[in-house]
Amino acid sequence: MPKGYEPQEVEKKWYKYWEESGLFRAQAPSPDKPYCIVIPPPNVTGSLHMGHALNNTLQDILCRYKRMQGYNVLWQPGTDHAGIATQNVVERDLASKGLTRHQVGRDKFIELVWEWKEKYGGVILNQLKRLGCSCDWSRERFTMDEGLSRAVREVFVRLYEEGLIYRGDYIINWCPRCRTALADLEVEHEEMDSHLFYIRYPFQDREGSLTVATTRPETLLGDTAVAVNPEDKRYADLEGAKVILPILNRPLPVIRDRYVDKAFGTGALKITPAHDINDFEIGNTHHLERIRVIGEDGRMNEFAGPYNGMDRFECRERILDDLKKAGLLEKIEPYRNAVGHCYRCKNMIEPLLSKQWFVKVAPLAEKAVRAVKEGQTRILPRNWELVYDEWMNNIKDWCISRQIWWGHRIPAWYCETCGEVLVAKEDPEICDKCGSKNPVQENDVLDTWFSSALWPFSTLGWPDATEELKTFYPTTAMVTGFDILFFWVARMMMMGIHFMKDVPFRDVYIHALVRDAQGKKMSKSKGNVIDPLQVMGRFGTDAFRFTLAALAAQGRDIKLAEDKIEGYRHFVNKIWNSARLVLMNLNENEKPEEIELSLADRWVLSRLHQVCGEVTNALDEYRFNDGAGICYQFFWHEFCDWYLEMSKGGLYSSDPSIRRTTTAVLLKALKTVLKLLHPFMPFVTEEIWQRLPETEESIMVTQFPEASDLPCDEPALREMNVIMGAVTGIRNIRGEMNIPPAKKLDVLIDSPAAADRAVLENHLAYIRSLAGVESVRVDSSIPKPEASATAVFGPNQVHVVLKGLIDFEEEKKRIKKEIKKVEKDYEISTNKLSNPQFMEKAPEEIVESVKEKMESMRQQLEKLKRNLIFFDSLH
RNA sequence: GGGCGGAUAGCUCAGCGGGAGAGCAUCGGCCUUACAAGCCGGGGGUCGCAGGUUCAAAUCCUGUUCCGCCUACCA
Repeated sequence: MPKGYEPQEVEKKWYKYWEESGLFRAQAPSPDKPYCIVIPPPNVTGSLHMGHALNNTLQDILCRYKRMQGYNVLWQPGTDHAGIATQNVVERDLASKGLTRHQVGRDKFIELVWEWKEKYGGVILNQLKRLGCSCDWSRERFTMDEGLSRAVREVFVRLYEEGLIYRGDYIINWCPRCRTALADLEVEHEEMDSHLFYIRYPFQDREGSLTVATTRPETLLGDTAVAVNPEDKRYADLEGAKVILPILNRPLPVIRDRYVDKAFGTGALKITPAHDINDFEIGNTHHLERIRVIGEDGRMNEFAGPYNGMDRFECRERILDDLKKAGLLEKIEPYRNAVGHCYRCKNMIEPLLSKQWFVKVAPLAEKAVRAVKEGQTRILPRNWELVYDEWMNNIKDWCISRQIWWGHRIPAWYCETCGEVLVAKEDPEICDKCGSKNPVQENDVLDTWFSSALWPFSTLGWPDATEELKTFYPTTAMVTGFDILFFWVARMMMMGIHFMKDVPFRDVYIHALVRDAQGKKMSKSKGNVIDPLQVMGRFGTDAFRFTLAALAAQGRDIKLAEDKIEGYRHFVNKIWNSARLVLMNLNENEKPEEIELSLADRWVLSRLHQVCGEVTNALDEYRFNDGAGICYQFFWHEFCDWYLEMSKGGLYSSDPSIRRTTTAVLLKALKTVLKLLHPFMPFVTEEIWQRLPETEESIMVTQFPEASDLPCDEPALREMNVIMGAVTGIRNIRGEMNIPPAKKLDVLIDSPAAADRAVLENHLAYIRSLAGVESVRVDSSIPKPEASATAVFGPNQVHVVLKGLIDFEEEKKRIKKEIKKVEKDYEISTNKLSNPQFMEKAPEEIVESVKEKMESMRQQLEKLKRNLIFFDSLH
């Protein structure tokens, strides 16, 4: 067995073995309890980043844990077709050959995207395998698969028939770069320094002008009114008045609408119904004309008069110039406002009047809110339920049509003869209404999130009534980041409830974001990304996974730095070496006969009993950091530091039956702790497992340890406490007196209670080996030797004989320090007990525990002080 | 504008009503035959600030400051 753990080969070997042995496969139907997680499908264009790594590590921990508990686990994998992103990639590819998608044509372009997908679409899935993900790859799905496309059509048609999908003219968010409409969610608002321009609109039939304030002067070309608040006394005489639109010299009515804020700007608002959502609504109530002056390419159009063909930003500058020349620009104020940008390409969004398809979400959202309120789905940590509620209750209709080619083409046809709109699951040959043979399909495709919203049931075979649906829906848990709570989780809730009549998952676990060491978001442009693949290459996958789990505290982002991963690599290596110790001492094949367990054996099994319970609780509650922390603490500082060290006596014993007993318990304990660690660290645990005797199967399919399988030996825990107290006390003295470990010590243990004395006397070997002691005597009331240092543990004290080694002043200092420490605590307890209100109001057990604590501190202080007096009397 | 989260040891963070914790870093002693990627020991904090509730507050409440995030149609 190599001295250090070498992850690379091991990882490849076992992953291949697990996959080929079908250990990731789920059964449908199955008599076992189901456990199902559908993966948040990564984009086909994606490659593994830290967010994926964390997200999938957590899912894999849950799946491996549940699988070991005997559940029929389905971790459903797949990828998302990622409409705009994928189209962009292939378009860039074309551009490098000097081509545009329009030149190759729609059908050919889609063919090219498919080719690209076949070639590169599996990259991220292979990277997930590298992470150790135990997905059932035989069930891999893609949102553009035949089956999932059928689900999309079914949903679209049914929602349309139910009146929940409609088509209409509204203000939508238009990205002039991507040349498509976007949903409100896909717009990122960013605070920017801009200006508030005060522009004079001269009155038509009187002197003077009305000044309006705007941040977007170029839209004035599309103004069809100016609005004031009906209660604004300044403008009370403007009833029926008209103003002249600058530059285009169009007369505009002055209208009154309560929407206008009297206090903002001049209290007069220019109304551009075709380019602003509020103006659009005001325009509706006042039946105003809608004039679109900016085209889909972001340039001014023919309604923009002299600015026709000009870019929207250039147009702004020119209009300001022209207004200034005409004396119509009153003033400019600096102003900060939030401006929408495309989440894909970061270009400025143009609110535009356009005919699009929408989902009427309010009725769907209502049920989705209720499902969470009633606890059919829990969102964890709970505070995200508030966020979810807030968003769902203020939800607006969802614009689902996109003017791109890659995606699910909307199943709507327009009859070229009579104009009828046909929405159908099967492509219609003839028009239902007029019978003509030329229905033409809608060009637009659906928002990618439309198909993602169906993912929890479409991947399981819906709309067919499959065994998978019966077995695994509703799924158990959804693990995801909060950044797609609205985009995805909320929409899955709505669709799941509507079409499956039940929520898509019982738990939604929202995890943190992975940031860099300074807490900044990782991004390519900042150059602060840590590449998970590189990390895995350098430190091993297990160290990486364990780091993520250990840092994944609920409600706080993860600040990741390489030195942390390095730290956990040391842990992996520690595990490796503990296994080496055990394996190097396994030269006897015989089974142990009648086993008499040592204290160390009894203790470690009892501690394992407790630890199993704690880890189980932690994982059941998605407290990954606690689970990892408990394993780390126990394995390193109890299993290795104490148990392995104590076992050495038995391992090197000349009595073969003691050796056999020791190795048997060592093996049992090691196997148990490996199983506990396996969900976190699948590779190293499997590698060690397979090297241990009597492990034919993979550790993956063994039973996760249960507390009830292990003894809880309270006396062992208590007795061990006494031994640890003695050893720690002696080590303390050694450390503080700077006595080298090679120097063997003589100690006298003064132990008043017979029970403790018996424990100590029966386990002198432990004290000898762990504390480096030569001779040791245990008795009641042993007088303190002249040259000695003393440590107090519980009611006992240990005198370390230090002939010629002791520095009396040093020892006095040490004792004084100790006295001070205890006295501080003692005082706090005294104060409590002398407080009548505490005695009266505090619960009985608290009062008791304070009394007990005080009594033990009193004994401790007494001894410490006696020791101090002893040294003083020497002079 | 509304909402959420954070502020605890030099750093990164647990703890969230009854004795201030971990990892890393630091200091001292050790190549003790699984591991120097290690072992043993030490030092280090009026738990952001100000009030309040309570017998008892890092923990609950109110206010406040500074960070971070989400959300929103005041042009």
